Amino acid sequence: MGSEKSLRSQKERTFIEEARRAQIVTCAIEVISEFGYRKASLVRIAERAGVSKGVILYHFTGKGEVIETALGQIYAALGARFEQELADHPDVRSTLAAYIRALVGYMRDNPTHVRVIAEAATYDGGSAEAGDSFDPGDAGARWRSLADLLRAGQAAGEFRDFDARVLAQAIGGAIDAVIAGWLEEPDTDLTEAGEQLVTTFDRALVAVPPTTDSGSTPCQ
Amino acid sequence: MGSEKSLRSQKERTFIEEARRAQIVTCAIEVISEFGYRKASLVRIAERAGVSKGVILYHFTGKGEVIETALGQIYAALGARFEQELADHPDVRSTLAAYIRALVGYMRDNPTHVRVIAEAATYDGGSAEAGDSFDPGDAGARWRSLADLLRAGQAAGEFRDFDARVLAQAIGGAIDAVIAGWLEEPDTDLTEAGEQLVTTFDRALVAVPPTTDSGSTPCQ
Amino acid sequence: MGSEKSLRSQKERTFIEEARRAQIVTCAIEVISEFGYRKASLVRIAERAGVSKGVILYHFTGKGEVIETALGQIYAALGARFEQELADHPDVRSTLAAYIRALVGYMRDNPTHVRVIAEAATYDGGSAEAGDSFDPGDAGARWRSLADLLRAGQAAGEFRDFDARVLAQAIGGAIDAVIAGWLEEPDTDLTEAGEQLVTTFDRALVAVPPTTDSGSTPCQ
Amino acid sequence: MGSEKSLRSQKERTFIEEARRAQIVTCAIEVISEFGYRKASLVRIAERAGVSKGVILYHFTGKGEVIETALGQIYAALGARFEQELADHPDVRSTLAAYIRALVGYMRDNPTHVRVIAEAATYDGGSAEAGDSFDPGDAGARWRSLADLLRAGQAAGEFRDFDARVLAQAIGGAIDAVIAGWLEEPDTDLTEAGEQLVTTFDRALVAVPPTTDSGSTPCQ
DNA sequence: ACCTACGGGACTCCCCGTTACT
DNA sequence: AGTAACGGGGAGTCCCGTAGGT
Repeated sequence: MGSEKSLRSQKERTFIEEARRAQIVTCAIEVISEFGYRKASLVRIAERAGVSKGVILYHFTGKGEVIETALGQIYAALGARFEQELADHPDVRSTLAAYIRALVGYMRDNPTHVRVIAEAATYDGGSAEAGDSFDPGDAGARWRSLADLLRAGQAAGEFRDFDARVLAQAIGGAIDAVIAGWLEEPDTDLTEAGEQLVTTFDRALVAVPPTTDSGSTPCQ
Repeated sequence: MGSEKSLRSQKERTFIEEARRAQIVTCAIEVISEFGYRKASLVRIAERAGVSKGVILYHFTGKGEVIETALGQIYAALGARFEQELADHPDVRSTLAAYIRALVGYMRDNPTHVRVIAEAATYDGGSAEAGDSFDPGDAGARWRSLADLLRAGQAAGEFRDFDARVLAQAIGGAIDAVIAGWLEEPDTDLTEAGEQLVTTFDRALVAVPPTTDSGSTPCQ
Repeated sequence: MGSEKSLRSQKERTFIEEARRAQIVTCAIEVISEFGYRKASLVRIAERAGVSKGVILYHFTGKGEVIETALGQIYAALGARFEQELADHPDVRSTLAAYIRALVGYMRDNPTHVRVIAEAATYDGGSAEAGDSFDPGDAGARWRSLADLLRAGQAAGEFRDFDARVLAQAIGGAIDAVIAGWLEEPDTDLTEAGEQLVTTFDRALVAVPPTTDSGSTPCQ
Repeated sequence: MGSEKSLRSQKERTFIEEARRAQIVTCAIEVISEFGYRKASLVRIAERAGVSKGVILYHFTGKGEVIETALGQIYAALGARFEQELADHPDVRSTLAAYIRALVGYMRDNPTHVRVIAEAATYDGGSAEAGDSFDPGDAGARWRSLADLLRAGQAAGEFRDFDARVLAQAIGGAIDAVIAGWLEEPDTDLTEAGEQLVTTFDRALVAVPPTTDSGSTPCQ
């Protein structure tokens, strides 16, 4: 009864609506980046956007959708960057290097996204029955594609034998930690730190220890 | 009047007071572990302890001190374990392996502490003017001792040249991520995953690529 | 400029405007009937009408006018039915029976109007300063015509002596309650229940107890 | 998990808590009586009670419990009055008269309770999933005891044949309407109006039409 | 004539920290 | 030492009415 109208979601959004949604999501990311999820209230986001609190709830069904949209946008942008930078690599080894460089580079270019991603895992939403909660997405999915890449490297004989799932988690966590460290001391050279990671995991994963040309970082 | 109390001196706590503090802190850790920081309210912690909420605020100045104390206790226990397990190793290489094993082992033995540590980084407290906020401690301090260890290994010629700070962050982050993954899928073998990390970082850091006895995991 | 509009004159409404008003009022009645006054928001009414919320506020000054108009329409329809069914009765006694039958019949034929009327008495509007409030009309007016009828019966010697105002309220309340009971259990026979009311109040009001043909329900 | 503590409800309330609950409930009744359910917000009730809004939510789980408790208290008081005044009547006929007199008398003595009862039926609560809702109780239960009384009268041969359920609704509705009319014009004599109802329904229900001594109101 | 977009207000609920009492 | 009671503030949600643009 009356539910035939509630299906109007995802249908052709107005131009200005899309703009407002983008603006609100951007402001939400900024606020979360500055204050963290805990203090990222609707009023603060609205203040940042220079609009009323009601505007947010006009364009979104609730706080949950705002955050979900923000996360989705970030992941989409990140995925696009991956798709762009991970193509056309001769071997898995250099693809892994590109993966690390892409992730580090994205965070360097979008520092406000870092904290949002970092806290997304721990954020629990307000309560299950209230509307604050949001679905943080399948956290495991984040490293799944990386694990697939690692397994491909193993199949190709480039990588030694290891548990791809564990190594994917480890590589991801290592990158995250380095980025987090950079956030706390922004004067450090994140790009150089990324190269350290590239070298580290190249050494850690390649099948045969490089004999003659040892230590050669995989060129891009 | 009573100015000796206003100094908030840590000395001279009653025996029973110390017991209460320990009990409350333990319950706080449990509650945070189960519900996360967001839903870890004072009433919930008090309920878990079987006491009234006022008891907590009698023994602690506020919620912040409870969490700070909890974190301090966890880090103290972790440090004690390190001190115990990192002693008497012939070389830095095996000390690093012991470090990883100790950290993984601690989390395996104290799974309730994991989430507390994980969320401690992101937690921002409730509000600046209220007393909910707490100092999450110098997050950098966590990896400083590890960085020192790595530098010692470099000085001894065991490890290759790299940025010890970055690698310390990376190793720490990798361990955290693997532990977090284990929390989400508790059926996986955390100990085996720890060994994967040991092998990985041993390969990644040792100065000369192992020639004859390659791949030998450093014995404990 | 445009002062002839500011008089809010009821005259000269466009044809299409009148159609829109009727449609909106009908939808408002439906929504109130389904969800009650509390949840009968403008958006819900607009959704039901398949239009935007702004349309309602374009044709009406506010929510209050919508509900007032709805009530007015219902009372008008009810009055028309009375006028039709109460005419040409030989005595007041049968007119009262017709009154009860008309009221019961109207509600049976327009069940959506029932709840609107029922809640209209209690509904207080949203807030005094906002425009949600509406004048539920002179509630006393509802039974005034019935009281007049009763007094006419007394003057004609058909009815015994009683307080016509009180009895009018009682009869009206009794009918309302029976209808409300039917709403909760729609399987019951409302027409039969109406006959029960006719018999009851005929017995209760007639001047002399019918001697020969006692108990005869007044024929229509 | 942790639910073993939540069973602490209904357990030995403090004296002062019981007093506060009573005070809050009384104020809630007053506010509802004055402003209606719609405008009976927690802040208004708290203001009336001279306390903070948090106090209400300390003693009650939510607005729903406040209103439920208020209704329960009113019905309990009403039931007590019935129990007191309906005892020791020789026949059902006089018991019915006492019923009407008791209900009318209660409302005369507790005019603030009238609107609360009246609106309780229509009040829908805020929403089913939000916490505003409350259980208005079995509305049908209100007239069930009266229907039983009527049936007893039929079984005893005192009352004529009719549908007891319908008549119970009618009598209840008639009383309500008369009381509501009195609320709008408080100068009228409610007690006298009650007597009119007594006479009316006595005439309407008694089995044999009074022949010689017609019109004799059933003595108390 | 119609609609999108928006502002502001109200309401319920939750939580922290203080106070008075025991 | 401990608790009950209370105050204040904040968050998320909903809704009404208006302004500006078709």
